[in-house]
Amino acid sequence: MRKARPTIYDVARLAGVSTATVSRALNGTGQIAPATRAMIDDAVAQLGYHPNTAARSLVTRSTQTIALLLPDITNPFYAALVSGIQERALETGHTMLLCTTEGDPEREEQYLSLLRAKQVDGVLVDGLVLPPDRITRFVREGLPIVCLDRDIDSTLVPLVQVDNRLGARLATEHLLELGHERIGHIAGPPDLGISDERIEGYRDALRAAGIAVDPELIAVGSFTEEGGYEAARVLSDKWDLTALFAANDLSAIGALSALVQSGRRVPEEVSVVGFDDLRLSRFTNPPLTTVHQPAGEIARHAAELLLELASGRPVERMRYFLEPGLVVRSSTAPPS
Amino acid sequence: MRKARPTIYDVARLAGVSTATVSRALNGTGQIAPATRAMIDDAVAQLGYHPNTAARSLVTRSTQTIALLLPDITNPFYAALVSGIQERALETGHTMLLCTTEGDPEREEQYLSLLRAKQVDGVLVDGLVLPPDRITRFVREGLPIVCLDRDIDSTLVPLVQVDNRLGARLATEHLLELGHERIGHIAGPPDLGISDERIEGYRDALRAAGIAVDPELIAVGSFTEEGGYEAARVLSDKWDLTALFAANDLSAIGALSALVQSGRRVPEEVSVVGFDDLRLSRFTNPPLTTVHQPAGEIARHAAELLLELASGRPVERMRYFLEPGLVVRSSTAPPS
DNA sequence: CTGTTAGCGCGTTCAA
DNA sequence: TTGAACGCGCTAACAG
Repeated sequence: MRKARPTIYDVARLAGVSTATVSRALNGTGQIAPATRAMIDDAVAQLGYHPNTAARSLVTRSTQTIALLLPDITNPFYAALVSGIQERALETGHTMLLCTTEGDPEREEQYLSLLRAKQVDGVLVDGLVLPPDRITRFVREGLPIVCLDRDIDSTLVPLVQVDNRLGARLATEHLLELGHERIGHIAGPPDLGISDERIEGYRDALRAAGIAVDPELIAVGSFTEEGGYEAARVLSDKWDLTALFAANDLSAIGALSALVQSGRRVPEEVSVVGFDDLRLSRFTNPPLTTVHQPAGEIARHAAELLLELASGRPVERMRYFLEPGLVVRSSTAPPS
Repeated sequence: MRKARPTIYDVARLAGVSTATVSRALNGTGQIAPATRAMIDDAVAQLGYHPNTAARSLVTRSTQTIALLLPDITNPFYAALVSGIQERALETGHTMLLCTTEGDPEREEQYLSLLRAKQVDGVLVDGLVLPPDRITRFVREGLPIVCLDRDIDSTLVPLVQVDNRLGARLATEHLLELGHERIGHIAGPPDLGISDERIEGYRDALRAAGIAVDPELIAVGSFTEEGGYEAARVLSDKWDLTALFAANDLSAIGALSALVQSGRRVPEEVSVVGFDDLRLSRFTNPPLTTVHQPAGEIARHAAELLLELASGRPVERMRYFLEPGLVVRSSTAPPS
């Protein structure tokens, strides 16, 4: 049987003071006589007392909880974000709810609604496909939200992301500089803004090099290994293609696999570039050339902003654009 | 300005009934006249009312929240667990706190303490290194806990895991059957029970085949790509080694990378087997032979047990041992 | 079927 | 520096 937990009242009685005094002692509010404090500490220890946060939340209106809402935690990039957020959150005693949506807009809204009911202090969203106005509605109702990788309405909801277009351009330029001219692109899911931004960066680079953009060379992936694998299969039928830029590392890994399995050597016959710079990407065969995203920095900035918002402090800057950087490893080489 | 949220009292007034009736209507408790229910629904919709879960938790003593405590979410195996848990949790309106410990026992205990204060309905723990009695203490205090991959005290805390020893034996036997005799092992962190279990399975197989276990052939990894990479470097100095069994897929991937980079061909010169069967492992070069763990099943069982425990229902079975299975792909072959 | 009345455990006035 | 009293928003008896 679980015995009833001691309450602040039990502590007060044992220490011979009022609950108000105990509360103050526990929260460091107001002045407490050293002797009283000692009595209280004793009582707390003796009883094994721990404040009930539900009761506390009811009066303070803060749950010391934030939420992270994203499509899929099995994508290591998202997982990397978690660490940074967690770290920052823990500093202020915040705890983190993780909610995965599988890219389903209804589930996104359902979760947002649930999170509001739970009175979470705020939510970090990434990769949502829900229409902007369905999101800002929650903000207007008082639920602080910070966006990653998608500009909803940055006067209202802060935004943190890398410059995706620039990153994609860097990747493509790298391929161009090596001498490639027929460069395929494995795009992300069509309903995600970052997919478009990365396509645009790819186009920018090609155009700047005076190369016509051939829509045939763009295949739709899904940001997964499987998607990259399939897309690479489709694209590699076009034998004049000598390089591939995948919109994220997971698809690049899938592409690597497809290419090698169909007997094409990387990078000798086909070069591959990814996007994300997962920890994993240093260990592929061959090690993957990719565009680095500072996941830790993104996470910390976002968490910082959210906590700022949640505490009612004014947010000095609503948008953070971090810079991506090309990391050259061994999956790229001049065409043969 | 965030306007004050409507309370159950506002709804009651607008609908012209008492708060008790509103509460009943909202929770489906007791019988409500259709007409009254309609009035209430109207009022709720008109006000945009959402119950305050903190207040509800205070009286029901249930937060509809569970927690998952593990070392590192960037390990895709753990990430895969999350999906299964989430899915099961959402069915009953439960939400999931994610807490990562980085393998630090102090942080583990700190989190457990925080979670208890938060009145979570229960916690799922995996990969903890905290001594058993420090964990059972929380259980005795009324915090339901379910363990994954580590038997703390299975009369008190349910356990769900694959048979690690068997899995490791299967992997090693596969190598043995291919004709390998000098088989290295990349172990997991020394303070984790599953590391030992997998080492034992490896030893079992060798002994059964009449091969002496050479401690020199066991290197300590860390369940990460980096750890696998380093360990493989060390082991591959022993040139008579023709096969490697890594205690998880991430280290196997690191090993693959180290091997190929030092010019050894896989599987022609060295065979590699992993453990976990990550989604990713189908896409390595070469595709990884590994031991399958049913992550989804593990997750669902564990979540089920926890929810059972949390609701006070009796748990019929305290231990679930799931069966691992060998998945042969292309990273293993007979020695040359 | 519905209303009245108590709390759930805590922070926070306002006095003392 | 401390205590009494109130209320946060909701559910759960107990009457009716």
